[in-house]
Amino acid sequence: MVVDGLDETDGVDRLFHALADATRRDILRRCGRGELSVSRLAAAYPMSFAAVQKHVTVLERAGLVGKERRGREQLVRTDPDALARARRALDELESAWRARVDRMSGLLTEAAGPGTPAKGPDR
Amino acid sequence: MVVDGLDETDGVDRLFHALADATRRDILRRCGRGELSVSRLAAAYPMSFAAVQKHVTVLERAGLVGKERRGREQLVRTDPDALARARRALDELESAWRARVDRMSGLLTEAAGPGTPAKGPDR
DNA sequence: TCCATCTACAACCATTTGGTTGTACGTTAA
DNA sequence: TTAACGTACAACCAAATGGTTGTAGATGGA
Repeated sequence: MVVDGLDETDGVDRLFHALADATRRDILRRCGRGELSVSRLAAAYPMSFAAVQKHVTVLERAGLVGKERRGREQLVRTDPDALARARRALDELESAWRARVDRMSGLLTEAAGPGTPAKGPDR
Repeated sequence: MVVDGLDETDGVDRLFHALADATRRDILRRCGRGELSVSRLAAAYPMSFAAVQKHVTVLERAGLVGKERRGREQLVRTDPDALARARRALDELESAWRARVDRMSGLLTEAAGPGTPAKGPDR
């Protein structure tokens, strides 16, 4: 690992990793308002309470949900900005990718020039 | 696992999982055009050729890149539509989530007839 | 032809994941 | 106070991940 270092890599890792599980995506869908407690959530899935708890923790560390205590229960709410952050990560990816395409097209177009267009490895 | 069944779960899983690694995201950034062979790519990372090969395989099974053989080398190109698919998955997630929020807000609104102006939405 | 290169893939290993059960603790209701 | 509920967390386990090395098959160039 540790290839990037430029963007907030770990955060993006956690974001996409959290999204890469159907149960966790379903939790996100359900928790628009902070109305669902962890145990209420857990009742909806064919797995133990502890397992759902872990999924919520993963979502929480990815910044996709927050928890708010109400009495003895813990209400889960998905962060409205979180998906926007994921979208931004995709945008960044796409724009970097597109820029590279353009740059390469440009290089190919003016390919005649001898002037070492190199020096543009990564980044 | 197997909670959804409604959307094309496995594909989305593979998509986000593929995106949840900095090296793989970097490969995506680089491979806008099909100009980079696997070994060329591998030279850019502090890991073995086989490791990079595996990353490319993960990206390929997620539909994020395609490979095209040219002579003895295999050129990698990111699929322009792939990120769009990821974006759509996010959209689906957000819309489902938002629908749920609206539905709940609706219920709350018509439940709070007389008093209880409370329900003070934080923030 | 022979050799270097590029790729594919198997075998192996350490760590992480996703699940389980069990225990402990705070809070609410009887 | 006591019992039930909701949560937190540790310990454990099987399977998947991310990495390694090694071997073998194609391809291209000398």
